[in-house]
Amino acid sequence: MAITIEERIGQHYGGLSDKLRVAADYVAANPVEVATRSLRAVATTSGVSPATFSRLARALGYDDYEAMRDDGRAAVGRRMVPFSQRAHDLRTSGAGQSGREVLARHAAAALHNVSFLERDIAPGKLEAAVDVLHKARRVLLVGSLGSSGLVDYLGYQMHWFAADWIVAGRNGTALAAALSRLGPEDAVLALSKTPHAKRSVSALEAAQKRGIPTVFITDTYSSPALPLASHAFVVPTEGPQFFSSYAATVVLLETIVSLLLARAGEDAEDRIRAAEDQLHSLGETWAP
Amino acid sequence: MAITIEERIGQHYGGLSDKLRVAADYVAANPVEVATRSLRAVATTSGVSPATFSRLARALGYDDYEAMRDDGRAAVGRRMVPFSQRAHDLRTSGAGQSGREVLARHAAAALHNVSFLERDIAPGKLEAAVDVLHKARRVLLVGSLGSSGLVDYLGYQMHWFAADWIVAGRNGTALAAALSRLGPEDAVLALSKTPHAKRSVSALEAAQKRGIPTVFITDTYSSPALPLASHAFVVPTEGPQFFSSYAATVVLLETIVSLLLARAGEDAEDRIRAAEDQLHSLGETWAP
DNA sequence: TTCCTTATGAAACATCTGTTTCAACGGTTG
DNA sequence: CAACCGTTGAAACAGATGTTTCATAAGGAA
Repeated sequence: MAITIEERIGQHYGGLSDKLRVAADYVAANPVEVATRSLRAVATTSGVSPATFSRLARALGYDDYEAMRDDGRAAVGRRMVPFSQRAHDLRTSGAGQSGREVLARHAAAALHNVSFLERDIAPGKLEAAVDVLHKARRVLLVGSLGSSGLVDYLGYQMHWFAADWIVAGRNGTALAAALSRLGPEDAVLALSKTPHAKRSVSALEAAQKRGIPTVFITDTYSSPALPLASHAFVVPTEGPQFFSSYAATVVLLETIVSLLLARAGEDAEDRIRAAEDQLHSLGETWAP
Repeated sequence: MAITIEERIGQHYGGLSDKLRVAADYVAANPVEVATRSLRAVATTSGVSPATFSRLARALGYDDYEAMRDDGRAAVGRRMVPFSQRAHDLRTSGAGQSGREVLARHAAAALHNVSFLERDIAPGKLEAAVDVLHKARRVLLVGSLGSSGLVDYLGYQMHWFAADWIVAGRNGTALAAALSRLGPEDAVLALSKTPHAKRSVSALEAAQKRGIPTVFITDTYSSPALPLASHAFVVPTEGPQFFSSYAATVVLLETIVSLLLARAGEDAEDRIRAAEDQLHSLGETWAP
């Protein structure tokens, strides 16, 4: 089974010395350079001594620097066939079942979906939705079934700099209670994909009745909740998979987080860093 | 104005001598060879003398053989990163803050990451990891902090056709207990991104000690847990956002689900449909 | 035929490449 | 404090690289 240089670097990164890491980082970032240029040329442009690169190859388990370069060559050769062509071949030539083929199909579908997402969202639409979320006193996140995990992810991202984002996860009992505590100065963000959980639909219904602004993200124009939402986004999710793909949805969610972060003010990022340091000092995370 | 080697060959082909044509044909057919290997190596494998290749470069209007190789390098580099240019432009061309601009940047970054993911996974690597997961009696899913939601999502997808996938979510106490119940016939799938939760790292450590096969997905080569895992994937996550992007990770996870679904047998999809019907008949979902 | 031109590879050449040695440095341990 | 260890780059080294020279061969013209 073939192993790429990047993987070798990953396997050995922990045991590398300072300079070897610098060299390894350069190799990981510039694989084509390594495959095509000479050791000394790479050494010069990266600012590390030639000897270090020679040592790096051995530290990564290669016999030689040349052996490492051979791996790079193989990767470059694989890359030479343009990705889009392979994706096209795979889509038209039927179903290869090797891991790389399936991966290529998924990747192609994701690229397709993300491109469409980017193209099909009208100007100003995102701002309007983000405005609602930004001004809201509290934001309730609703997602069931497959959407539950993503809503959780969104809630995690937001909790770093916005205190009042509440995740109403898969567990349904809390939802009604949480909704009853919200008013027009709050907001609801719901995520629902096929198959649509009734719970999410009724949450939107309830929100509308109580005058709570809603942002709704779904995958079909025929979703029953679409007319109920104040701000609705339809994200393409078609894919080769049996289930629908969430990649484009993640992009949209992360974009929303980005926009909210920008509105949160200049020092929001500082506050996040502080919170991260706090997390680290509690021994929860591992520092590189 | 760049001219490729192929074009130069076309322009000069008529004026070339016999051997020079043989050499030119070889160069046109194997541009990667020329870009990556030495003149003498190319000469040997093509059966033409080294001197001829040196002369060919000049006959095509290059100063040098090295100048010709530089053109080859440029071509390889260009083809290698189809999306990255656009992504790079968007990322570096300064910070438009309108919703569409931010979305475009995120989309570009996601496209970039997905392309790299597709490219940098070695053949056979996915299969090996999926094999482990498929054969496992039980699979424990580990993810903390930002990865918790995605792990949850994966667990949800899998529960439709694989009974024994257990999610060890953000809550840490259950993790140790769950791990202690696993053995070499089981598997652990862990997801960890910067900042890396210590809990995930130690889960992998524990799994390794107990001989449990592990699949590990992370975002940095420097992750401390990388050497501990039996099957490790490094997914690119760079993005315009303060936080790292999970879009490419979602693609990888969905691909894994796809491959597992394929191995689950032909009737797995039928069983899922039946389960969905069941869910619907319980009044949980809304049918379009 | 002889003379001249062109094409070609072997070999010689200076240069460059990757490796290894070695001395210097910084940190740790006794 | 000294002794020791791992890390690092400069320099030395053998071998490889790209170019050029040169001898040979093949053809064309006189």
